Amino acid sequence: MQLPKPPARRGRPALVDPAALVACALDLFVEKGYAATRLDDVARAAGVSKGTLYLYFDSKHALFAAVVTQGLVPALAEGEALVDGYRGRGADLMRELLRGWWRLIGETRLGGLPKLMVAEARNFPDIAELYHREVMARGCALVRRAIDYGHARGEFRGAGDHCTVQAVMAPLLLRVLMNHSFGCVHLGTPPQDDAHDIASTIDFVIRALEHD
Amino acid sequence: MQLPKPPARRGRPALVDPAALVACALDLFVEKGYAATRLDDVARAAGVSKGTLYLYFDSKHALFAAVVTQGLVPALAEGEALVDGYRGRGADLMRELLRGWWRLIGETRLGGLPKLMVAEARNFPDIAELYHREVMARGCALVRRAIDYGHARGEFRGAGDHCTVQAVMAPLLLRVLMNHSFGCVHLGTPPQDDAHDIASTIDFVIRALEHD
Amino acid sequence: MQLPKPPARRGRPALVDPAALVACALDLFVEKGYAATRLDDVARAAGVSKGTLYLYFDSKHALFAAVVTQGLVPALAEGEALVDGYRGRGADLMRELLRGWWRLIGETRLGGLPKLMVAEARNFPDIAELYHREVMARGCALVRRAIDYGHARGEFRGAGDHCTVQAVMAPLLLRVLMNHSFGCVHLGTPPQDDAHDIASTIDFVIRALEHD
Amino acid sequence: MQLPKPPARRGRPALVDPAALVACALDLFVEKGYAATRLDDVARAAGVSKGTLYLYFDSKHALFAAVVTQGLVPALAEGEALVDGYRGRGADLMRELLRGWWRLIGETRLGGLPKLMVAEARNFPDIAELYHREVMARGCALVRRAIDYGHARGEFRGAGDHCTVQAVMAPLLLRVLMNHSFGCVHLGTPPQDDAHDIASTIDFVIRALEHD
DNA sequence: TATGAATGAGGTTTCATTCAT
DNA sequence: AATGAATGAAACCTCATTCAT
Repeated sequence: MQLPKPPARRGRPALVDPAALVACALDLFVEKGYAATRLDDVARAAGVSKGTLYLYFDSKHALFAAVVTQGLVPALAEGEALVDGYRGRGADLMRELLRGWWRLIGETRLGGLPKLMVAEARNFPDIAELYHREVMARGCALVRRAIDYGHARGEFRGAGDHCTVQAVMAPLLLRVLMNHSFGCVHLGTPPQDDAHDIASTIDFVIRALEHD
Repeated sequence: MQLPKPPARRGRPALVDPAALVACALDLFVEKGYAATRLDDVARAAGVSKGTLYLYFDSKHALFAAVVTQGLVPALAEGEALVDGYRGRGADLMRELLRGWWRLIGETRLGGLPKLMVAEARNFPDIAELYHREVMARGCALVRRAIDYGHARGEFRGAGDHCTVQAVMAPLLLRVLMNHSFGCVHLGTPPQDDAHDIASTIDFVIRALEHD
Repeated sequence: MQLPKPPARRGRPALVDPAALVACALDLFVEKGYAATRLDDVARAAGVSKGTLYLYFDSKHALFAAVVTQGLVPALAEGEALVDGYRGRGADLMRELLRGWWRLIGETRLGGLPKLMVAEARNFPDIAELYHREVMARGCALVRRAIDYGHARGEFRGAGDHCTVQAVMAPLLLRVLMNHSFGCVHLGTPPQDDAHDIASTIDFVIRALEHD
Repeated sequence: MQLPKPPARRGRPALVDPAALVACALDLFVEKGYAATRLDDVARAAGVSKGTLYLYFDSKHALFAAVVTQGLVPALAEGEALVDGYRGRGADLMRELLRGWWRLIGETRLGGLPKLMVAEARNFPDIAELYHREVMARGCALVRRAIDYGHARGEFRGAGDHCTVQAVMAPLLLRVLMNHSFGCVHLGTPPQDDAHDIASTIDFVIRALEHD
């Protein structure tokens, strides 16, 4: 799926960058949810008029679809490249993989997408199906390959089944979900040290994978 | 916070159970999100008229608050009672605790609340603060006590810090989030066996806690 | 037109006084206007339940009609009796008449009725017609008789035509209209001395009637 | 307070005249009162959609405020100019002033405003305060100056005190109040000849002001 | 290309009215 | 006789979408 190109440009180049529209929409959809986000807000955040959005996207729904389809695929491709060529220890591969996920997704604006999809999947089955197929399934396969790699080398105690994959990803995913929901609320707790916590969490799951 | 209970009745006795209104609202808020849920839908689902909702709740926001404040406290109390009186092995306590969580929350309609709060926390900081304080904080404290219990008996390798607590709860929480979002979408995967998966997941996290 | 009697009382006397309901309704209609007055408010002010109002009045409209038809007729009758038997000076009769109007209407809750009718006449032509016929026409006739009386005695310069009647009543009527609208708003002016102003105003119009 | 005027326009030029919206709203508010006027009615009367009203006014209350703040100030300014430059007889000044009031306010749609304010002052204290300050106080001051002018020339018997001002304005004000309330009801009386009655009424009050 | 005025369906909320007790 | 729970039509207001410029 591609970003829409402005409907035929003769002469002057387009003044508006569709990717910037999508980025603004992502931020607002993540912050408020789909229904509570007004296209007015998206337009104002992007510095364009409301009508301009309709030059690039047929409807609010289409804008939402664009938000979901953009963004995560490059990160996945990078992860797949990492696993493809890996030759070292399984624990190191897993650590690289999870760190990379956090760096490319967890701590960027893309980290809002999981929250957005959790919130809206039931309202947009078509988009949910797309996200599941293109993002979640590929991400799970990637983690499974890393587990299998470590298992094949005798480092990890079992091959990658569905539950293990979930248990490996769950702490990081939950962390990013929280960061984009409760994390923005003042909760009376000291602000969390993401960098340290992520490292600890990765250690925890790798230890759980390894032989005793 | 209490369910509104009309104190004296001299006219027609009340035919409507406010708890049923809350239950219907919970289901619809979880399914569609707050903004996309119309009070018409809640009323129809509960078999009452739209105006009747306003006899029991001042506004849609108040209904939301009631949905969040009802429900999880009893389950938490049960968990706290379990840990209070426990005398056996730490692994067994942890297994009981997580199984109980799944039985009382994960597989009931209450399991929708975490999804609802992830989706709406930023739009309703007051309710998020309440949920965090009364539900999340108490739940985390409970898990931490169970970890500390096992650690004190020499079964678990470390005491309960924040990351460990999260890593223990994350797989189950993520599972229930998925069940209430993607789980309802046809995903081209075979339907998951909750009972088996939950058992496997619990085994995984307990193994991660135990000494080698 | 009569106050409705509670639908047949066998044994126990009615506990509710319909005239009290009408009085409460009058106050609220005058204060807020017909549309902005809720029957809930009327019921609460009268210390009865909303349903009880419907035992005595068929509808909000009927309650309004009762409010308008009650009250002014006795005051008019008193004024008519005054003029009927009068034997003294015309100026004194006029002074008595206007003072009596102020005492019985202007400074009692009945003084709200003119404001209410000015506000609602166009929305309730039937009630307006009633008010016009039973109250305004009779009141004007009364003032005209007093003017004619003074004219016949050679005190007043002309007989009572429509414009003169209006000019005589207008200052007092306007005063009571203001008392029930702006008079209740804090206007940055010192509170007015009704007693003194009314006397001055009456003097002014009597002087205007008299020969030079 | 100004009519909202969009400053720059790059898209479709505005087709709607906000002053026309205010005029329609005035007519309907006067006819039915604030609460009984639906914004639907205002929109239909102005030939626009309901949503369009909200492009120009934030709320029904804001529309009401615009109705009150527009309109009477120009007429007042004209009256003030008249008194400022007057050199002739006091009776003639007063006659000009009252005739002008009737021509500019009494017999135009602006004549509805006094009725509207009488009806709604208690429901909208902020707007009532504004009307009192900007319209009533200035109008009273104007009449007082005219009385004082005649008094200084030895024509009128007294200087302008509050009661005299009220007595002068009351007949005309009451007339316009009646025209906008009962005047529209079929009252079984022959239609009144405004022009003749106004002249008679003005003569009456001027005679009352003059020395014997 | 980009704008922003205009629309109207649909949401939350209110309240006159009914009726079983 | 009196109550107050329940109703549903209708009000205010929002916002995705359209379109003339």
